[in-house]
Amino acid sequence: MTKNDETSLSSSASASRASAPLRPTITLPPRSSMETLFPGGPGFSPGPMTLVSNFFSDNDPDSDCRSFSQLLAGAMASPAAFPGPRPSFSTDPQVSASSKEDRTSVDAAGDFEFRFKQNRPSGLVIAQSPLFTVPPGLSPTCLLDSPGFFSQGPFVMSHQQALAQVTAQAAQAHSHMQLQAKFPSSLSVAPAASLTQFPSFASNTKAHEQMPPLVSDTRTAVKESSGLSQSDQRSQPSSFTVDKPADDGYNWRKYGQKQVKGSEYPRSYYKCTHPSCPVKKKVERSLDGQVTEIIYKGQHNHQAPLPNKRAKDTGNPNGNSNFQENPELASQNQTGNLNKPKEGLPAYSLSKKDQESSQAIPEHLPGSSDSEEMDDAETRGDEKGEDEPDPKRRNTEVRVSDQVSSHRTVTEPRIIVQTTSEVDLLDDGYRWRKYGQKVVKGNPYPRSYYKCTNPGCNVRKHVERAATDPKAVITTYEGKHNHDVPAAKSSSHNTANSIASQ
DNA sequence: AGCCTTTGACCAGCG
DNA sequence: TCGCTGGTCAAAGGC
Repeated sequence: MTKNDETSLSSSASASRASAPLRPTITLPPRSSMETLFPGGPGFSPGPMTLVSNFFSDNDPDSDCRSFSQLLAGAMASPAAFPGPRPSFSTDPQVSASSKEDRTSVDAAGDFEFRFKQNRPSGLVIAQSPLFTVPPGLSPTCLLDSPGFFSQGPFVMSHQQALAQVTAQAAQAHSHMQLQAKFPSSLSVAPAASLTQFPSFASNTKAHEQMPPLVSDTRTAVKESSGLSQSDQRSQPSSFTVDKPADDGYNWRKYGQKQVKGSEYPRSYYKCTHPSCPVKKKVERSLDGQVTEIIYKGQHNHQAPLPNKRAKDTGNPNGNSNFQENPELASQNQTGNLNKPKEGLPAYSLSKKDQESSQAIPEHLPGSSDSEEMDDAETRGDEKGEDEPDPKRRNTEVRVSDQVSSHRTVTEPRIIVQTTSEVDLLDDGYRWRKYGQKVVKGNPYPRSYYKCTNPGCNVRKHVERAATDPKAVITTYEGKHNHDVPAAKSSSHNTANSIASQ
């Protein structure tokens, strides 16, 4: 990663953190791309609220560029999209995103506490990275029960949080992309330790946003940065904070810690303990132990340790739950399981970082519903410039900063975007139903939206294909499964295929 | 005994 | 070339 980029992020984040430890704040770099979000114009530094409001603004002129979250929110809110009780998404798979696009945010009761709207930068489309998995993660087990959290990843975050984070980062990324070309990576949400381990993310989540760095890192090859978002629930005991970084399904060894400039919190460096695995991650925690940011670098060239083992390692009594509930895990697991180290990297250019992170290239998603998505160009947008891959970047690195909407009282860890090349994102052990898809500007491929088919389960998954490489997919999970992985989880391929077929 | 964390020192990149 | 900064190393200690 480029120091500069990160620095800027950190600075922003730290600034926000400092100013409002308890409330998430988003500081945006004065990037041109971001300007669109802020009427203030160039140089305008939106406050957290402003940022949030802008992200979630109903005034979004560009409906086409809505983020997954937006869409989701819209979809969820929209009766049309989801006839019937929200939790059950029986929806019409073909409900076009476009129909929802214009929908303003949703004030969802339940999972969606706030209104959610945003102008989502298409930046999220980390087109360049082969595969972006955005695990929603962050969720402590305790939070699992909470409708607002996603059970999949290591982190638990609420939909909104996740969305906000993703969106924010996307926005940031977007801007960076413009500046730098694209940011690559996917976001895998890395679960913050605190998140995953603790039931509650307590506290002060600061939603800082780091926007930019996502893309610009020049040094690291691939970074999976995951922003951890902190969970919303401040009310929950801060005791959750754990020393370990989020449980993402892999075992990590801390090899360093440093106080980085621009951040008031120390940054910890972890390496995957698996032999020869190049994956590293950087974790920043607030003073109270909450993870404020997680950045993954590289891709695992091995499968995630068995849940039991991990549980042991992590101290989590319930390894399985971790596995299932942690978004990060989900994403990483997917990556890990699916990713086989491949020789080839995606054709699209990635930044160095990206490259590193994408060492292991997953194979093409079996379940990728390319055809469907490809065919559906209904909302295909034009923001080419924004999403265009940066020729310089080979690796994708995406960070989802913790953006917490000002509404939230909880802190969100950042979601880290995990760059994976060919991971079968669709195969995460759960069954999904496609309920919509949309084309975003800058990306010829539509985004597809999936809902967990389990009755009462609100978890959604957004799969976005990189503009530069159909094989590159960014998967964003929202919500937490309130059930176990279907027994017949059989092969990912099957699942994927079924999804695709849908 | 093995693994992990801590922490100061070292190294490399950048301005 | 120098200083700053981030990232990594490796010894020491703890669990």
